[in-house]
Amino acid sequence: MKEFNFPEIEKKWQKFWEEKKLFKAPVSPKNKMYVLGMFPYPSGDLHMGHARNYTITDVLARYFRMKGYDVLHPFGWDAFGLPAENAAITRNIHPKEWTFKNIEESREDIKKMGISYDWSREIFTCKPGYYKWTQWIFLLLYRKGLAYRKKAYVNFCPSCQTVLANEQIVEGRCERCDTPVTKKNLEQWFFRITKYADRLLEDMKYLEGKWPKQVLDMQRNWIGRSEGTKIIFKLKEKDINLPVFTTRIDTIYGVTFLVIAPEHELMDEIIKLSPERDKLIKYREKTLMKSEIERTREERKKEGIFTGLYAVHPLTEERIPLFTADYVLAHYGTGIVMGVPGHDQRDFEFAKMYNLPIKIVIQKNGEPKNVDSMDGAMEEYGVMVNSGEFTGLSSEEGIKKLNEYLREKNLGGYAVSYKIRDWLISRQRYWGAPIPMVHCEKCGIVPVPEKDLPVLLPEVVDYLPKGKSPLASSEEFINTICPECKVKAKRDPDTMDTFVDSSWYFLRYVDPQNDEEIFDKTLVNKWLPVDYYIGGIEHATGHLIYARFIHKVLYDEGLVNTPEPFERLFTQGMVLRRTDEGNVEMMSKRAGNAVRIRDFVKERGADIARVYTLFAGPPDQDFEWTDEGVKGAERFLLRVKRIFNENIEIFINITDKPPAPRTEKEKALIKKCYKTLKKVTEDIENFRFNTAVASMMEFLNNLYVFEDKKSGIFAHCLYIFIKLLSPFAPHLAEEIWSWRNEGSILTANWPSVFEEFLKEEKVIIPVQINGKIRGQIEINIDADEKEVIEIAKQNKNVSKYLNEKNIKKVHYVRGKIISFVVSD
RNA sequence: GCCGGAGUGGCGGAAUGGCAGACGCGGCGGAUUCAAAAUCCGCUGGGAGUUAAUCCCGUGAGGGUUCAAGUCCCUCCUCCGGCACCA
Repeated sequence: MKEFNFPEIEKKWQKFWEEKKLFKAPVSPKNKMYVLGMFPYPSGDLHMGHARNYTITDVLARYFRMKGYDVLHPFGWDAFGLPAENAAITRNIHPKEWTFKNIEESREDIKKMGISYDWSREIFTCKPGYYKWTQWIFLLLYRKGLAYRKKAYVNFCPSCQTVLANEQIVEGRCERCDTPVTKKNLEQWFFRITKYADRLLEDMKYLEGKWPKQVLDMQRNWIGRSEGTKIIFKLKEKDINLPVFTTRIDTIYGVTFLVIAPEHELMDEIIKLSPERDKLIKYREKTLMKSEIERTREERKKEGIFTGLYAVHPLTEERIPLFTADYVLAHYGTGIVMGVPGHDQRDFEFAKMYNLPIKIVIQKNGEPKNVDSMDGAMEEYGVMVNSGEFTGLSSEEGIKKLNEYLREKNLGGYAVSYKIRDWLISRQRYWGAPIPMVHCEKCGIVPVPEKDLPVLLPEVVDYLPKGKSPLASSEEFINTICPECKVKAKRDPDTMDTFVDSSWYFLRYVDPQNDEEIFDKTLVNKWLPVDYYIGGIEHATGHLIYARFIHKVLYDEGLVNTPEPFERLFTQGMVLRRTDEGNVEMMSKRAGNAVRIRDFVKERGADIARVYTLFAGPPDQDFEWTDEGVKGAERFLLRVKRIFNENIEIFINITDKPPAPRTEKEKALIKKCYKTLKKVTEDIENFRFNTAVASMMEFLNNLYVFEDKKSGIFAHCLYIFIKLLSPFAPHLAEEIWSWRNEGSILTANWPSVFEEFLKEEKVIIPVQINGKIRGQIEINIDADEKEVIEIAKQNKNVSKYLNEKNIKKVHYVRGKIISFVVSD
């Protein structure tokens, strides 16, 4: 008997692995496998919610290593970000210090889970050696015209005192602190992701079937490509173009008003021309004061103001009143919409409110709608009526013809609009990568030359948020010399959105120490794409779009040669747990329901946590952590321990060659063994860890009830079993394997399936009569239909239903089922 | 409103269109024990039937396709996620 407890052996083997550097990936792989979990923000205490993600990649990494792959399984820290600054403010500790303290603690926790990372490649986005290249990417985008500055109304969080990207707003509130977001008119840096919108959509063809459908759908929605028409109206009072985007150009003859967004860039001009100047200014101010939530809440009441100006209808030359209203979005389409109250519900509501005329120009089933009795717009496609020369065309034909017509007349034509907006990357915060730009009074905006990178973040700064960048008040930082004209100039005071940091880190892992270039191109192209990428679904429309975008920019630059960075994506579910109040919530420090890695590992062990996490349910679904569930996993591992302990001798003496089975029971056991091997293998590769564990449990149960414990077959089964278990419970497997004295189980081979043991000779199949199961028969697997029918007829219960009946049809599915259709 | 996903025992969950409920938890019975815990073995969807053979019912509801439906199709209900005045 070898006595040991889990926490003890876990420490021992973790030390062993680290000393022998068993997880180190080769610099240049022959047979590569890149397994990656999304790197975390180092927030301190790690719990089982975090552990789940790491365990999943670890099973894959360990499995593929045993399969003979060169596995890259790295880890790092998404270490820039707001929480560090907030901690700094509340606890008077430098963000850098706070961050690294957290990293130290978190790293210890992760090591305690026995995750097989190559720590020599650890990445910290907040270190100059890393952010130098984040800045380099910024310069690359600038050079390519993909980074630009513009003055715009941007989302602003009054609590975080910084601007936010679209993706960082959840239901009108700041993703971080839940404060309602307001607007500010500021000049900021943007990345031109909209230029890549079509490619981000188009290249999803490479991801189809390999990424969760849900993520692809979410990205498709987020990008929101919509085909339609641009049509130019002219202002009557002055030669100003009022471009409109519409998907329903077939309703063009039904336009009775135009509406422009209050914050539209043309509004300054319109206000100047308008007789209603004061009212307009006031309305615009009022709109901008409102938060996004207020603006959408007000039960979608369509309120607006007549500008006193008119536009000219490009086809009928009618006079069309121009309104401004906040239901029109400045950032979508052209920021101006044509009002067609007859055929658009929103326009209908607006028209009713301001008593504007309603025109019917589309008709269905030959019945013209009665305008006076309408209680809503008729939005369906139909036949165009009252539409000049286009009358009589179907909506589809009309759209086609009108697009051609408008193009010819230079009044617009076919156009595409997207929901996705350019990526606002400036942040008025301290703890981030400085934007490597210089503002010179003479030369304007000048990029920092590459040789001067990194633009270092100063250590001493008053980082209390004041609505402007903390860096602006750092004399040592902000004052510089213009790289062009060499006179005094100012640095850009903003730092980059942390999503920029995380949009390329997977490339840096390949060559993390490189100081000469962002990475060695040859090496990156050997390792990329990431074969398995695992993380939470919450990154579907943020990180995962940004990373795809930046990767494509690098692709266009010839730095990487795969169009997509992540071959296969898997989104794992959350770990929930009951709180003291009795609610089942996501595990978190704040909710007080976290099971901390360090506590659990100390008391029960990492292997138990790992097996439980994997067994509890499908890995893409949430699961509730319960003590009962833990017990199941613990019992399983204790049973493993015992069966090996009770059969040490036979286990350490068996070779990897399966002996020939002699008895029926041996035959059955060896079949079970290789069936389990096959199932576990397939399950790992398809993210079905729960059923993989279940099949191992089943196999173990078979081993327990198998009587002849001296049998060579039994011993061989133990040998296979422990290998199968090793990616799931690596410490226990390593301990048991060590009894055999043949080195680490990590270097042992994953067994191959001996198909000969899987062959069935006789099988038991059900017999169905008129759709109901009436008995079971044993047949030879090769038996033909005739034989099977004969055997079926001999079955007592079956014959009861077949005798004196007319067999109308027989369906025999080889080795599966036989089905009779009979009548009286 | 739009786009997804999911509804299966007391619970977590299994089932390439082919014997629904694998595996685990819980429960019941037995073994072990002075006793308990732990452990081991067996049973465990509901109903009828003798504790049998066997039969009936059963995967959110209702229809359909099929020899055969948890699985495919249609309609609907509920829950979850994402987007949301996107012109």
